[in-house]
Amino acid sequence: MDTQTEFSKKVLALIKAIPKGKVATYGLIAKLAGKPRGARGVGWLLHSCTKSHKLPWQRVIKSNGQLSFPAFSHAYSLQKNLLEREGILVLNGRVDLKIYLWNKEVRDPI
DNA sequence: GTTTTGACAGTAT
DNA sequence: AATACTGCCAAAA
Repeated sequence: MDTQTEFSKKVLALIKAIPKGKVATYGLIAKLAGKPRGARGVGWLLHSCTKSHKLPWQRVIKSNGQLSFPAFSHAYSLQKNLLEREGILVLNGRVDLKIYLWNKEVRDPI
């Protein structure tokens, strides 16, 4: 499996499976990947994979609904821009998880 | 081979 | 309710 473990591939697959206009949280992805407490691993993989692959890391935010970076960071502006471009409205660095949080059931119609 | 870091979450106080 | 600490996984140095 190359250098990537199943967890890595699963996380990457889940992230790549996030529909446009939706966002996922680290905990959610980690949980779906089989590591309910592996949120950090998810974030790390995200960063690592982003450098080698085009990954919608912007759709991955904290469980609190906030972006992963402070509003001062350049990456924050970029992410916010990308999210708004996806149709997601980012207010005060926060996204309405009640609206934009990706539900696994959305792609799995019963 | 070991240690440190890295874009968090959950639980406890 | 808010804050702090701990726990977790993986990759790079």
